[in-house]
Amino acid sequence: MENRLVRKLESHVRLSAEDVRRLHGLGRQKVRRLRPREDIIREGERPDHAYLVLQGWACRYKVLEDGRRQIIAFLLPGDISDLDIFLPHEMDHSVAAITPIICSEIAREALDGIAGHPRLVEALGRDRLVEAAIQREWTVNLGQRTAIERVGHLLCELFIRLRTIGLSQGNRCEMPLTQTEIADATGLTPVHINRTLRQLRARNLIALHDKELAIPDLEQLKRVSQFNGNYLHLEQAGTPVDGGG
Amino acid sequence: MENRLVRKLESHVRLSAEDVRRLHGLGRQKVRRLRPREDIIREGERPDHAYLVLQGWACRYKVLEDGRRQIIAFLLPGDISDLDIFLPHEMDHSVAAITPIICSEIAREALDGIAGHPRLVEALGRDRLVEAAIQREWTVNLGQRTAIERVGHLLCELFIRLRTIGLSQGNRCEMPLTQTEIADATGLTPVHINRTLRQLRARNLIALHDKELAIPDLEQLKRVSQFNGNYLHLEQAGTPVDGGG
DNA sequence: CGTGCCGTTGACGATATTCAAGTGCAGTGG
DNA sequence: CCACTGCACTTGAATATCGTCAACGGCACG
Repeated sequence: MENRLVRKLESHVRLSAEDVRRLHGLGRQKVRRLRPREDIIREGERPDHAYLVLQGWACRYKVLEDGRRQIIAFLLPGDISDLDIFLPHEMDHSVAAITPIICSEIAREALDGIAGHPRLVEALGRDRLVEAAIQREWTVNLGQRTAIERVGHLLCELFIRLRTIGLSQGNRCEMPLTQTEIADATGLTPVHINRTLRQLRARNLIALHDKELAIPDLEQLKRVSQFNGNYLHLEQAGTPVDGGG
Repeated sequence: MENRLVRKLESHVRLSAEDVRRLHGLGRQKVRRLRPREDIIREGERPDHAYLVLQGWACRYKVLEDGRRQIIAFLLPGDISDLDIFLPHEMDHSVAAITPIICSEIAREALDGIAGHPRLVEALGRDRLVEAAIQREWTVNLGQRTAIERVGHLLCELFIRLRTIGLSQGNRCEMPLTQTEIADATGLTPVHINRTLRQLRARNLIALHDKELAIPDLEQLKRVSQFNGNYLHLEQAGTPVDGGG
């Protein structure tokens, strides 16, 4: 659903019908499907396409020589992997599917059509700002927060990002990550994630089973996790409505 | 010295004399001087200038409610703080001087003059790619590396960045950071930084006193720190010559 | 009906934090 | 000139947090 992208961008800038049409065009490029754990791009490659995630979750990651792995970012539906193909360069990290993925390979030429549309340029620019802000916030998360705060913070972020693109239902959302993946994203071990999740559950801050997350009291989870959502630069126009889907 | 910026950009793209002239112009805007610990921009503000660091070191940082502080990035001479002023937005973090700073306030209009120069646009675009890559690498550093690796990795990065802009002398460079600042950047405590530096010294991986760092064997320090410099996207054209400092 | 992955739990150990005290040095003011 | 203050750095001892090792159950998949 390329309208996840539309929805995300509209949280920054109001788009015209023409803009929206053009964005839909991005989702109708060469479509690729990947299975969980499959790499979309590998470190060292020189991609000449950007990738728009249509369905499913992916992640950026890096692996150290001895096998330690860090997940650097999560890509949700509507996220675009590598808009910088205008500047050919080697990937310094890899991108892999977490769930089954449907994505659209966006050629350089397809992006040229956007350059003449200031609103779209602005919207994509703002999206990039948010992406950078998220990366900075992860730096803070890994550097300063305790295990509970880290996991709570990550879940807050993911929930709010999903809500923004209409993929939440009330206080619940999909959560396809394994504990090992949460561990790789938070710089903790799977064993410790398991115990941390147990604590969060015991304190009634989250309910998480069968790949589904419920947050009984988001404000409380934010408080416990020292979560301040300003970095997501969302309009303060109140809580978005459910997406029903 | 605005030629630090020129030097950095030329590590990505060969610039014309005209390009260089335009870059020098950026350093001749309204010049500001700040003392150590002084904030250049604060979280929540809406800057309408970008800042080019001419002399001295600065850092981006965020503070949690209970006072924990994370340094998110270091700004060295030639670094530009906030090129995104074309998209007005609230700062989600602060920027502060570490040493005495001289920087140039770059107004939006001054940047307009660059838009028509493709090489400059490309150079600045690549610089931004590197900035993002550094932020990702910090994520890996904080998430996966041990104390020794983290500190070693940070010192490798800073040394190489300084060397790129001609601020190294042989295997030595300035290192104005206090142990507390290194702690805030690596997510460790000052006490532990002290012990970690001692270990690095004992293993003859670094010499650090009086705000000066020497790295007897860079390759060895890289190995110990699991440092792979690809993310800095430097030309592989061999080791840059000394800048003479 | 194995095999592999995911989640769970216990026991133990390593790494890093906290608390506390003391040194040296630069800057300030009497 | 000398006391006084603040800050950076150093070190030791006790503690907390998180990691490692190991084992087991459930479940999906071939």
